[in-house]
Amino acid sequence: MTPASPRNQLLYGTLDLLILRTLVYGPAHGHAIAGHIQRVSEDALRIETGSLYPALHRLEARGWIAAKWKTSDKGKRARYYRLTRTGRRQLAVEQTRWQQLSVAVTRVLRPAD
Amino acid sequence: MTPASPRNQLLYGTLDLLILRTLVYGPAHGHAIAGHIQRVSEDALRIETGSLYPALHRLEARGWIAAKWKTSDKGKRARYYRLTRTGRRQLAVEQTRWQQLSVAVTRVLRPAD
DNA sequence: TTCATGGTGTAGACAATCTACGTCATATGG
DNA sequence: CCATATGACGTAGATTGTCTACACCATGAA
Repeated sequence: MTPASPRNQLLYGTLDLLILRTLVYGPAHGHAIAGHIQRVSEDALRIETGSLYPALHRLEARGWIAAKWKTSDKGKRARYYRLTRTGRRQLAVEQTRWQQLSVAVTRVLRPAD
Repeated sequence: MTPASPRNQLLYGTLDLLILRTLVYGPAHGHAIAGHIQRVSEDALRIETGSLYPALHRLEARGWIAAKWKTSDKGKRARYYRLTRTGRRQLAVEQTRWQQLSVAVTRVLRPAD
């Protein structure tokens, strides 16, 4: 019941960028990526699993990240993602796009003198 | 054919905010609102009619803007929108939300030292 | 045994945007 | 008189991304 009622969709359009940016620090698995983004943003950005994994699969399908199963020490299986070369290019593209959007919106919001 | 293929959806989530902000200057009709946003953003933000009018209806349905048909001088009929009191409150809410998102994303993007 | 935690995942609902149309009226040029 | 451009409003349908709400499996602790 009460199926969706989304009140938390601030992320729209920025999630791919955030994930790509996080992977610059090196390969990481999904949970760790989400945790990193949440910590660095000081809890402002929280990625739900229903957004996280589809996003990772999407990015992988587009060739921007690549995955490998790894079993660390105590049989803990996790899927580690790394940034590909084209992923790095895509990161630059999305960073620019974000910058442009940010500047443009700020211009519109600027109070009239 | 070739129905959607959306490559231009930078606006996602910000359109309501932009419209509300524009109406602070006084009532305006749809076309003029879109034109204002495009000019002030220096052509970075272009609102398609298929986004504009649904957004206006949406905002009106929520009571954030109110509309009135006006026929100016030479039989030019246009629908003028004005910001309501609750719309002004909503503008503040969305401005804050944008600010928070902007800060949070910037934190994540900040290059590692 | 039960429970918490860490990790991956899917199904389905929902909202917002886009492209591609269409309408109507006025003005302009031939 | 007719065609065409322009200004203005609008809808239909597709696509996409995010969300909530689940499920699964393994480990470790009570």
